[in-house]
Amino acid sequence: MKKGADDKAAAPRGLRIHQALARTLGIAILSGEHAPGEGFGGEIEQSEAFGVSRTAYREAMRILTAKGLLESRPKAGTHITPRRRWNLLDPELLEWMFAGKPDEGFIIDLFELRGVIEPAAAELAATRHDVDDLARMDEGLAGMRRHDLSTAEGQAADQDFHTALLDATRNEALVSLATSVAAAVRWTTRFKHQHRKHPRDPLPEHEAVRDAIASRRPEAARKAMEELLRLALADMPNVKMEDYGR
Amino acid sequence: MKKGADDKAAAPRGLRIHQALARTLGIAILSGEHAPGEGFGGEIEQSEAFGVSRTAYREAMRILTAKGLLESRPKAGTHITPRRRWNLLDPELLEWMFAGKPDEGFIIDLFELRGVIEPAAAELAATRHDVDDLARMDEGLAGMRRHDLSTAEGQAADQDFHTALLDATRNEALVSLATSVAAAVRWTTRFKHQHRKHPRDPLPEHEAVRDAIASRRPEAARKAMEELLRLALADMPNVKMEDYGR
DNA sequence: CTCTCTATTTGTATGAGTATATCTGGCGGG
DNA sequence: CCCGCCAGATATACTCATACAAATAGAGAG
Repeated sequence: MKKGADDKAAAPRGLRIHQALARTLGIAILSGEHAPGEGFGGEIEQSEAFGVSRTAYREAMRILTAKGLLESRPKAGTHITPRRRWNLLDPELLEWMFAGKPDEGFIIDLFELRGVIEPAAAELAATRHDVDDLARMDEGLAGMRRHDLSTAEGQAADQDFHTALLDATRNEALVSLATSVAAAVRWTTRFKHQHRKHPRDPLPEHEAVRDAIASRRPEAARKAMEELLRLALADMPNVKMEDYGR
Repeated sequence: MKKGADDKAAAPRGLRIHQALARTLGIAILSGEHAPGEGFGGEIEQSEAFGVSRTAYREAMRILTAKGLLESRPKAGTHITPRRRWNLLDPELLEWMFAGKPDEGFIIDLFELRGVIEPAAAELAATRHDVDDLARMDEGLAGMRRHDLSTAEGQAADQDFHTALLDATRNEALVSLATSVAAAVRWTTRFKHQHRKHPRDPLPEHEAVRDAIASRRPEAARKAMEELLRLALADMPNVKMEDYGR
């Protein structure tokens, strides 16, 4: 690790020191720069190496520990936990993951998980939604008609649609999970719309999902959502369908 | 500070102060004792109220913030975030949830989520497992034959089986999620085996899942797992099937 | 192999000082 | 007279340095 008190690994400006440090170290851990089980160095040593106080360093440790990346005991020191114990679905962790070098395999895993969650969500939404949910979904669709998915407004509208759909499931656990995953997946789609000009018009499949839900046909809603995800995946530049099937 | 007023922090003795305090406050927040958006009091005020140093109190704040329960800014103070931003699938959060007053509705949500995840996992495992995965699953089953589910060994064997199954999906995100949810759900089943004598022998449905996976029949594996979960749910004392269907 | 003892590391406490966002009030324009 | 904008005051979290306490892994005696 680089020495010198002035390195302060470049982090977003608005963040406090402990947040920025946690982010920096978190990205390093997620990128696999340290082997699991490997020691992390003493507090005094590390805090001095990063040019921060021991207090700030310790608060960063608390954050990373809370997310399952580290564990520390007196005399034993601080160690990186086995990958299995990491909270991979933590939104912040996902953000760090994509800020570093996104692991291709994990992105595929996320898509696959989304492929499990969202069709089931559509199915549930079809039976449980009320008029208000439907109105919110329509609002999102209207936004998608006005703005392209390459614009910020278009992406927000898309997100509104999916959020409304999830809320209609009346399942808090599902909502919590899906928002994390969807946000992460959407982060990857940024590249898609930045690099390619026009993948395809995503409206038809969205409307198919909406109609199936509106008419309260669970099985049709599931199928429509599966189709939507299949098409979205097909547009991804770097992910190949063969990989998806493994 | 004054040790006479060690009132609220009645937490497990093995934990450090910041952990215990985070747990105590986390349980309070999850129980809905404070309204979202409500202020949380200043550091000096609160730390003195709990009879701990500001250092320990602040580290507790970092933990709760990392899990999405709080946010704090200078001058504005520390506030409870809207429930939507909480990281409900965090294992520690789930543990706190059941340590407090478990919300019946959320338990149902978890069951429902499990009902979405595990059948899909079984389906994937059926196509991707190798001989080693199968050996581990059989090992778990053997343990379940030797020990009853009311014993610690029996529960461990059951967990081994499900863990092996999940690993066979080759999907890290799925593993991370399912272990949290399954652990939480299993936590609720403790009551079942403590209070009732003998619900039923869970082996047949487990073996059905194993056989479907072993013979690489994804759809059969999914069906078998759905049946397993249906039976497990039926054994629950406090959860009624009608609630599940809503 | 078990027990004890110690030395290392994290954990806790305290006080001083900094940074930043909110709030207040004044100023100028409408 | 009212409204919007800007600058300073102010409350609050944030950072730092230092000292001491607690716990435990590991060495060493028995």
